[in-house]
Amino acid sequence: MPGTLDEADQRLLNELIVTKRRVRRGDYLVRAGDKLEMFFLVKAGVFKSFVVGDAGDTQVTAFPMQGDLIGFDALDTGTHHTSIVALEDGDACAISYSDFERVARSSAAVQRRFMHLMSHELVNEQRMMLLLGTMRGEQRLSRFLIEQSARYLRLGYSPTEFVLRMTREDIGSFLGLKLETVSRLFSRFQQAGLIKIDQRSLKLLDIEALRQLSTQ
Amino acid sequence: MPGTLDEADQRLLNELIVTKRRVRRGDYLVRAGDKLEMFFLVKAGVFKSFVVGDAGDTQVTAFPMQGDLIGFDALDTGTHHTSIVALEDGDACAISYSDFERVARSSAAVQRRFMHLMSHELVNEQRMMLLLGTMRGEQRLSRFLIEQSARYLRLGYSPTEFVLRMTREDIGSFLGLKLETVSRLFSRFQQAGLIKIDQRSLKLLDIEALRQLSTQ
DNA sequence: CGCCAACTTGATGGCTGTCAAGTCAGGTGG
DNA sequence: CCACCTGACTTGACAGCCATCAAGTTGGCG
Repeated sequence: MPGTLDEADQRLLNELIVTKRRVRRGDYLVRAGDKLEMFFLVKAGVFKSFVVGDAGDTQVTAFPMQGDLIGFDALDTGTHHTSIVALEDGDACAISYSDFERVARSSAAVQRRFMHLMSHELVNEQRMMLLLGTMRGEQRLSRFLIEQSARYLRLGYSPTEFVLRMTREDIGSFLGLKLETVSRLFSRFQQAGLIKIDQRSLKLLDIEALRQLSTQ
Repeated sequence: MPGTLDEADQRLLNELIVTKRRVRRGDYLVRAGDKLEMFFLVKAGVFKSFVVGDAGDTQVTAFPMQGDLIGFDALDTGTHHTSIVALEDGDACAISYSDFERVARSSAAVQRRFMHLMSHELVNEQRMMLLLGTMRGEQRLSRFLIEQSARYLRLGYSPTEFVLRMTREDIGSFLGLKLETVSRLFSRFQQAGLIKIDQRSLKLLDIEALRQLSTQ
């Protein structure tokens, strides 16, 4: 969902990369309120980014994974608005913000690429707003599954069989549902023969049906 | 909500402005699917930008008004993903995309400013996701009113008395509610003495109470 | 082996959507 | 200038989806 880089982009950014950071499950890459010092490019593992409202309620905004570049929201004020935590052990490359600024000044390609990535994220968030504002639970969850499938496919993994790295509560927060609703929907999908789910191991049995559900 | 420019920014962009365009209520600045040729800077009037899903349902994503720069979502693919329509007569400055690219290449200030504006929009959309994902009708509408108030204040208008330019349905779509729910909430707010509303003429009688409602 | 977080499933209630009817305001045409 | 018409709005009745509360199960980790 966040800006995703292809290989050419990653080469482009090679000179920006300062440190590779190994993270363990539960480690925070960024906490809301932190000063912008680094962007991060996810190399391995699945993360969760979320915002916290005045009332203390949280909304998961994305599940960044391999190839995703994160931290754009901090460009605005120089302060991060989202927190980013690792859902499993992984790696992330830190890109120094000041390095980025310096390189962007001289490289039109870098600035262009960053703007495109940000624009892409804008579009994604608009799609999320559509989901949250107009769809019902069934559609939301089926869209989520299809999207996860597409992401794993793009990374060269099986699009029909993968392990969810987030809890039901995380999924619920992402989709604007409660964890019980997510659990019930999974059960219903399984009963309908659309998926096979055991804890977090997931098989998509009928993607076409899921796709239809998601666009109804 | 979209990237908002202060006066210094606007001077910065002066050389980019190609044409000033007068629009009438109902005119489209942009239709989803259009090629990116122009950004628009709103000079007068209130607009509505929205996305349309596969199922045909629409989600209002913003109500751009004076000082707002719109069209960022098109940088990604070169194609607009949102449609933008005027809710009342107004003016918008068109900024040619190719001009922008040329100027951005030479002016670090311009590119920086654009990135900041996009980042700001990202943060706004994340806040919207929080609203749509976690809040109930009462909170959503009170937040909407407070935000409208703040925007009019920033433009030098009364923050407590203004005219809504959008229909109940538009508000509902923006907030993920149905128009009847919006109407009922307005009535309830009025009965509680928080607002005075007659058609689209609105007075905020107790902003503090509204603020509390929105953060509960 | 035991504990705890994660998950599932059931019962119940409430918020909001849906359907419906009626009012109101503004614009158009006669 | 007025009547009409249409879109916007309000309000009511009802239903359904999802949240909430609760209890029990499972699996992983120390």
